[in-house]
Amino acid sequence: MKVGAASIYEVAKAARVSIATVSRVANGGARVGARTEARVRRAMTRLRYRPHALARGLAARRSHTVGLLITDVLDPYFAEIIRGAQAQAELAGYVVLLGDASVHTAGEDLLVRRLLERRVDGLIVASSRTTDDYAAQLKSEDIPVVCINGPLHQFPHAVQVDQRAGARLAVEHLAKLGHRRIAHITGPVSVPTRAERLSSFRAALKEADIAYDPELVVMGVTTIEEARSAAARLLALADPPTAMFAYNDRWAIGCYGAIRAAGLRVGADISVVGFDDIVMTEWVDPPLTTVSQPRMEMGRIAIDMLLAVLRGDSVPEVVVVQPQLVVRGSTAAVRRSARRQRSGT
Amino acid sequence: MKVGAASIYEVAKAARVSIATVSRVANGGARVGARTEARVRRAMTRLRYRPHALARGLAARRSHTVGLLITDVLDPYFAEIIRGAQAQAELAGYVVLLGDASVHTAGEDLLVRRLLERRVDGLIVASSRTTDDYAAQLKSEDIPVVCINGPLHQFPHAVQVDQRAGARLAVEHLAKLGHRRIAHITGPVSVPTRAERLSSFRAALKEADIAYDPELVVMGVTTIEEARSAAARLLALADPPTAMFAYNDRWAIGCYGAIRAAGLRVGADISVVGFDDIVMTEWVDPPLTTVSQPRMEMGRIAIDMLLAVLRGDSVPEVVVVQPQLVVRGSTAAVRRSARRQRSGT
DNA sequence: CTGTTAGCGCGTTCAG
DNA sequence: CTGAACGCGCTAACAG
Repeated sequence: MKVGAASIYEVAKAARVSIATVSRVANGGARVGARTEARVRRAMTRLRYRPHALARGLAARRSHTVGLLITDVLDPYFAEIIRGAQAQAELAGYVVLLGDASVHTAGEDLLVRRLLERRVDGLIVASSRTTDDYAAQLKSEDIPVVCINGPLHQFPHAVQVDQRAGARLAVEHLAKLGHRRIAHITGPVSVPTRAERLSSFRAALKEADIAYDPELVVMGVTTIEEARSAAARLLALADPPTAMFAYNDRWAIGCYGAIRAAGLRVGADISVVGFDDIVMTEWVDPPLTTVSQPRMEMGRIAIDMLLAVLRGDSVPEVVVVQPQLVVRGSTAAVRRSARRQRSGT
Repeated sequence: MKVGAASIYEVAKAARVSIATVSRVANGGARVGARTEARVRRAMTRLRYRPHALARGLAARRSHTVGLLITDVLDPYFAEIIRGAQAQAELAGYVVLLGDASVHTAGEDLLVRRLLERRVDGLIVASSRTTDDYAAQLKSEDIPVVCINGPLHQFPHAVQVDQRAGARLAVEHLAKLGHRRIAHITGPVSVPTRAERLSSFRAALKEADIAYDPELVVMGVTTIEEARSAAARLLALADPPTAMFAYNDRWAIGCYGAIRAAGLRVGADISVVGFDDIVMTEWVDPPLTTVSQPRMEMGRIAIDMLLAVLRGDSVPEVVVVQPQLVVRGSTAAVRRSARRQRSGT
């Protein structure tokens, strides 16, 4: 019975046509007579024909596969991007191959190499770190690349969240609540996104007519634990912040611990704003106010751009998507007792 | 220059050997003269030769690809399984193709079909629901399958966490803290894991010499919100539970809201135990006490089993891994005021 | 509209 | 130890 192995030849024989005709109805491009097509289709279903993607890719010089480079599957930030990319790719008959940097102890280039061996037709770089390395490596291969939230000038195409708008959303929200001592907790600024968000933070402060105090900016955080201790340091300041704006939701949640440890309440006493809107922001207590980026949509768009490039269509260099402020329980009006000089705006 | 496209022919020509020889050194199987091998290797690196996985798969009738069926990438439960599987697969030169049921609106079989078209050498079914459908569909294809935490008898091979031990761990822990009114919140028992865990729960109660009260079991929960309202109903009981054991961490966290809404404290007033130990259990407040299953290792083991089957080795039908109780802040000794008749064991 | 044919890049006998 | 030749299943011209 040799189930699951029917080749195009067997279908052709069963339908009394040539393999070319079978190929035609399978791919739906060229015109085929209605009666013949029906015969072929019947044969295909009867034989449970399943086109051999490898053979197809080999012959067509197109694997219908795209690679998606991420930093870490365990980071919930990427899950939505993956989902969006997969969903959109599926619609076009493409498959997404995940390249997770964290599984490759053997160095970054092996990761890309594996994908390239698989002959991916294109690549999406969503990895937040090491994008520079990728950029260098990928530039020498002439393979289409779309970058998500990466360094604009390193890659020919990119989809980006509007960092500037995101920071403004956060700061404006806090300013409206009366906060004027707003801290920013971020990682090593070597990552382009961070530098951009930091400078956006400063710009937003300016727009809100709040003086920038470098003392309130903590850089170099890499883990939740570090975020926590950074927040603790901030709270121990002579003139501590009344609000904290973290680079991402995880670190924002890290701040929760420090705030509680200081005997304060998140929200009521110290406001906290995150960035990303990962799923667990709703589960923590209080639920985190955060700047939401439409990651699923970004994954979709990245695929669309990539496939357009593959098609040879003209594609914009960068697509900017807008973040959105999601107000939950971690922000509140500043307490009177904590309010300093310069009351009101 | 035609970079990134060096074929085996070009390498053969450059090394002045036949493609067969190149193939031999590339695959490392057959013996090749030391001098020739060196020449070939040199040519390979110089030409940046990258074996064409599709061609290789076509010729060898082995794609070196395995499919991993999951329910939802957004569910953090699967992230670790994915990671484990990918890491282990990588070691063997295999690639993991994700099959996410949630991206396929078009029905389950399309998901599997896609994977089969890709000619995956084997399949891992980690999807918690719809395993029955898969089982039926996959049985007719003769493709190796390993199941993770699924119905034992549906698939030839499986890796399972010891459900019995897990439930016992949770109940014993709570019993030791003095709890005797322990609720269980679970989903539709049509999912085999749930039925098993529920019966294990009952068995564990018995071992702890606690009477089983059907009133304290809520079935049919499917979302965090439903878990919350289920917990609310439990708390409104005439003789409410002092502890809750949830089918998974998400629903356990859902209970938090209901407990707070009732003016009670998680841990101090009502103990909560989850299952799985997903990443955010540490971020909630209080951090969740939970039964941890080694999902990354399970992913690894599943791959190992699958590859062993492919190799033709004999493989155990089922590998059972042990869960582990992780005590965090959501459990505490039962309050005196809440303690009922039958004090102590 | 349909069939023929030549590869796609590589694994694998089978000779030598 | 090495090379020649065939075929994996399919797409893409090119004829008809």
